[in-house]
Amino acid sequence: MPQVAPSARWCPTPEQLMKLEEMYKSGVRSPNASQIQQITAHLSCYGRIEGKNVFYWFQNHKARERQKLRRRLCRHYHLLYSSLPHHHHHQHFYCGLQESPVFPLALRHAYATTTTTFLRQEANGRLGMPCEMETGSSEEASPDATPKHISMAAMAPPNYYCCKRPLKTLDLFPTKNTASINDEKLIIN
Amino acid sequence: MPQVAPSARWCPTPEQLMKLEEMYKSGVRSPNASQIQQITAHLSCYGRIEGKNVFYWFQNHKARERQKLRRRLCRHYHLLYSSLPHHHHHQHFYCGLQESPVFPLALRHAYATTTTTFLRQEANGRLGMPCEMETGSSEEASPDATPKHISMAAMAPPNYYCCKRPLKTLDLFPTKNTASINDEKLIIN
DNA sequence: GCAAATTAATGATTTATTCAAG
DNA sequence: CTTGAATAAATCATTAATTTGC
Repeated sequence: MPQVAPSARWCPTPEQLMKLEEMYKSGVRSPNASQIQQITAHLSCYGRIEGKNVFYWFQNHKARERQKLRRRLCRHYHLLYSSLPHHHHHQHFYCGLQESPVFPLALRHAYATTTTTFLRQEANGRLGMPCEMETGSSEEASPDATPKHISMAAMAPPNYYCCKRPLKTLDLFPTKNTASINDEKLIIN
Repeated sequence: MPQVAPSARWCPTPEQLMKLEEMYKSGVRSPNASQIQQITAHLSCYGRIEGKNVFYWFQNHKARERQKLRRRLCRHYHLLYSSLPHHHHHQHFYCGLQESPVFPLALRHAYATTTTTFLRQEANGRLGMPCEMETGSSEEASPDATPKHISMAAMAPPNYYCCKRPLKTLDLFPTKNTASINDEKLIIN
């Protein structure tokens, strides 16, 4: 009973969250494997964290920011629209706004820009999945620390390089989103 | 000149393809990390292959089989429908069939069943991503064998356990798709 | 026959959607 | 209601089939 079951899913500490948001604001969007490793290593100072958490966090955050923007645009448009006279109003509230037969082209463009292509063009080359498969013996270690359904050991906690060493900070925290995400320049070990 | 640039992307050999299709027919759909490792090890006998190739192959194959089925259903339905008298025909050919205002409920169900939920419910628990992140020093080995944009070393070729050892076959080639995909019963090393 | 041009398949990524813990 | 986690759908990009004109 004294044992508080360590929640199955990652709960970012305030510090971790702050750092992540900071990075996001700096332009980091889809960090690649080694960037993720670095970030994970950094953030593991503040509490339990694995690579996959970082990976998912950026993925979700990106998607949800886009979604928020979309909704704002949508609301804005509908306010605008419903305030216009001389138009019969449609029955549905087009939540998939793009489908709305009257969605103005201008906004349509803005929409598209902020959604689909948002990240697509951001980097010159592609960014890879942040997964690296561990080839070796499946370490049975910490059987309940690892979510039972997953074997993304990929994203195993960085026991190896955890804050014992200053860890170079540069490049991971670019000042602007033009930061070269080309990677493989960042060697970790 | 003699050097034929080794194509950037994986081109499955006939044997590999055969084996993969065999597994698929046996019910394998979304193998998890260790299953992928095993499969990869097996198939590497027949030529270059990495875990990510296996992962993608199953993902794509599953999706495209579903798609084929969907199209068949769609065609079937439209044939049926257009053969019916006493209905005015619609202008568009609803390729997104689900939207068709006259798509029969029965078929709609079949459709949904074969698509969305196809795999979702297949296993009791979730299946994880087949990625395991390699924590160690980024092995710069074979710089041109790895596609430049990706760092899914995850899915690096299984140099370690390649056919030198018989490799247990069981469980990976289940006789029917009821095969427990729960994993973690299959230890590789 | 044989390349250049087109088209079809399919490997690889990204985005959207969904599930479910808290 | 928010958000971590996972899956499926859509899309991009390259390779293989194939068609075509010579």
